[in-house]
Amino acid sequence: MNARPPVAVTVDVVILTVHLGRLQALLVTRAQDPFRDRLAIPGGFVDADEDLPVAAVRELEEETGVTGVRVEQLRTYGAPGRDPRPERVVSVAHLAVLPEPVAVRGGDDASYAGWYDVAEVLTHPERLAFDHAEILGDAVEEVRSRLERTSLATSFVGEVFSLSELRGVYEAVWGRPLDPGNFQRKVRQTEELVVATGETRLSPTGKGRPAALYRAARPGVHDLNVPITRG
Amino acid sequence: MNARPPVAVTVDVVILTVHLGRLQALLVTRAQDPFRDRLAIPGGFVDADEDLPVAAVRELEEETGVTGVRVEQLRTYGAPGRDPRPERVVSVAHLAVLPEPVAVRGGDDASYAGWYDVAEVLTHPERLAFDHAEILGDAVEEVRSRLERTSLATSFVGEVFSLSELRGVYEAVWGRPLDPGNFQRKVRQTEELVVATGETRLSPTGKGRPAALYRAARPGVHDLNVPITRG
DNA sequence: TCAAAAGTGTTAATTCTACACCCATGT
DNA sequence: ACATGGGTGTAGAATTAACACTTTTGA
Repeated sequence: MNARPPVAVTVDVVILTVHLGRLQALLVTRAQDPFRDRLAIPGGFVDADEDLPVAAVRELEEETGVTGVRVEQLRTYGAPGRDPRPERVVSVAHLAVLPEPVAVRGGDDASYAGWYDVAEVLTHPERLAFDHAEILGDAVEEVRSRLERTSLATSFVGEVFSLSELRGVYEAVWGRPLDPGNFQRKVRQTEELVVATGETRLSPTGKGRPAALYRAARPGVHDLNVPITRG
Repeated sequence: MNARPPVAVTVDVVILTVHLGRLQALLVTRAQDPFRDRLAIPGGFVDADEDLPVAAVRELEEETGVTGVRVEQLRTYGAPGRDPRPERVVSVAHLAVLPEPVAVRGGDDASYAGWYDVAEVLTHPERLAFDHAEILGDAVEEVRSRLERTSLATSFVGEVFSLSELRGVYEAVWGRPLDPGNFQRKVRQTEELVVATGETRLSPTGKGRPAALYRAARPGVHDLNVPITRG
């Protein structure tokens, strides 16, 4: 066997939300070299004896103050040279989803933290540090796929939500409009996805018929890979 | 930030095949503590400056002599204490798929390497070392899911294959019989999955009408996540 | 000619899609 | 009343699922 090379393990957290019909990501502007002034996905080193999702949640809290969100592993990036510094860095990318953009502040490594339109950032991949354009692109692809297989969509909305809000998530992530009527039926026929609260709420514009409100059928579940039955 | 704790990064390779209608995994029997005499998923440390999939392919070759197979990342296991030894071990699990069980030999850490029925092993998880029962279970779940979304099934069969062979893969992984006629149409209607060679071959039993032979539509592709269009 | 496996045809059930239409609210 | 967004009905298209049936081979 070979000698174990020194390796640093980090967690990167792709934090997504949908705002004004667009998929947004929380990115930091790096305050130091390498890649000073470039955008980066928040992340940091895993502590000793700290589990990976715990580290991801801690980083998320440190960056945004947000607690109680679902964090799920995406994939791991370990190509040699992906970090130009001498030490090799293997990064376990995670996904966190928020119902709305939260106020953010810069951290130690970051001069500024803010929300960016994902589609726009991905058309300028050179603005991202390291291999973070690849990670962000992969994350978006995964989210697109998980929307149709899991209950992930419900973590993009608040605790109670209307089906139009939920539809807006799918439309933003998939980038195409969905038929409101068909969406309504589909979601309600899907077991283990939403439960009606019995309440209604007027739309934010104040116009139109009030919408029935729902909750996620599995509120406490932190595992995004809850399969939703289909047929 | 915190001091980087020393962490070892390994790759584990879940090697699967279908034999006699059953999903099989290549496992080694550990020759040393911890978990001496228990079954384990082959794996080893990542070399310095070695990319993760390269390490997985190398480990696969060292264990089995097999080259040229598709290797795809599954997920990463990093819970503290998953390896009882003092050094923390983060394992990036990969998947490799072979068309048939190959002759195997033990390696440095293994007194014996052999093929095991996956369903049977998973009913006795205590026979597996570390968290390898979890890894193997997750891997099987992933394979089940990827069979319907990607062209993964074609890596379970040889370079040329009949559609019954391919159907046998689905039946073994999903654990239920599929209608031969419907399967035939479905596969051929799916773009980018198989192409006819024009040849035929008699079934192994020598009975029945010879089957038309096919090749995978994307032979050189090492990325399992080739989406197969549906509709 | 028979058994076996490959492959085709056919039909009913189900699911998807488009879109017409009704409902409940504020102005 | 009317504009607006929520929600239901419905009919045709597309897909799935079940299974009868034909084809091609070796014995």
